[in-house]
Amino acid sequence: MNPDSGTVFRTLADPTRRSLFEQLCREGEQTVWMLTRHARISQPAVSKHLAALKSAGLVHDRHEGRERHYRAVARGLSPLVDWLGLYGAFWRDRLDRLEDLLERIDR
Amino acid sequence: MNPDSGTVFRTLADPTRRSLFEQLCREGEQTVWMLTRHARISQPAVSKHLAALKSAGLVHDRHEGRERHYRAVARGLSPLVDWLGLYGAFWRDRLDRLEDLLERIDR
DNA sequence: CAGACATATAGCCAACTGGTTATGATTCTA
DNA sequence: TAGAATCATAACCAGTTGGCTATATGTCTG
Repeated sequence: MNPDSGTVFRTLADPTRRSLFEQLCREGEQTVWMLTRHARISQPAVSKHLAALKSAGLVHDRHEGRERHYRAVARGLSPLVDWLGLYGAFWRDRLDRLEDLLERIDR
Repeated sequence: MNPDSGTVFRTLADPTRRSLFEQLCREGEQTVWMLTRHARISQPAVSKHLAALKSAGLVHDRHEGRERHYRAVARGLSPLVDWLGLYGAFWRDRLDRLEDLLERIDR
């Protein structure tokens, strides 16, 4: 259920998809039609990208009559933050050991 | 010179490349030969991925005789952190600390 | 109900990507 | 110096991807 960092990386790697996500972040909830107007691609292409973003947990959608409203899910980015934090932790360890060493040398 | 977030996303989207980067983070400096041993792909494939990581600013290389040593560049992740900072308020604190950490590591 | 509207799906295709083997360029060593 | 070792580059190929058009599905309106 919770997408892994790989999925999020792969999904955001495409500039068009990233652009759609960014617009949803800036402008809030938008219909497919509104998103299509700003993107320079066809409506089916927008729909496909939105489906990808959705399955990566980066957007949610809501039905309203014949329209479908999409909005960004900021928490969908957490796998990325976790991934960064994971490798931050490795570096943290190395850094801490280094600082330890320097401290002992100075004494 | 400073790669944009798009380049970093695209580069880390590939699982093999991400795996190489992760290993460099964990194990520190490594030769191509050492990296090839752990990866399940040919040496030329490893070299190609390393070239991609390098042009994305995620690794540096160093010559030593006929060997070439690669190491992760933590600061190469900054474009990612910057981009995340624009779209997530939740983890602002964590990102700030991470940014700090990245800066101090590569120094 | 007929037709316009909003969106998703299907099917197709060109371009990109990530892998391979073969080989070239250096550098070490016997 | 001959050959082995390390790595990068070249040439090629198969699978993926992102775009398109055509069409299906569902909803509103006259």
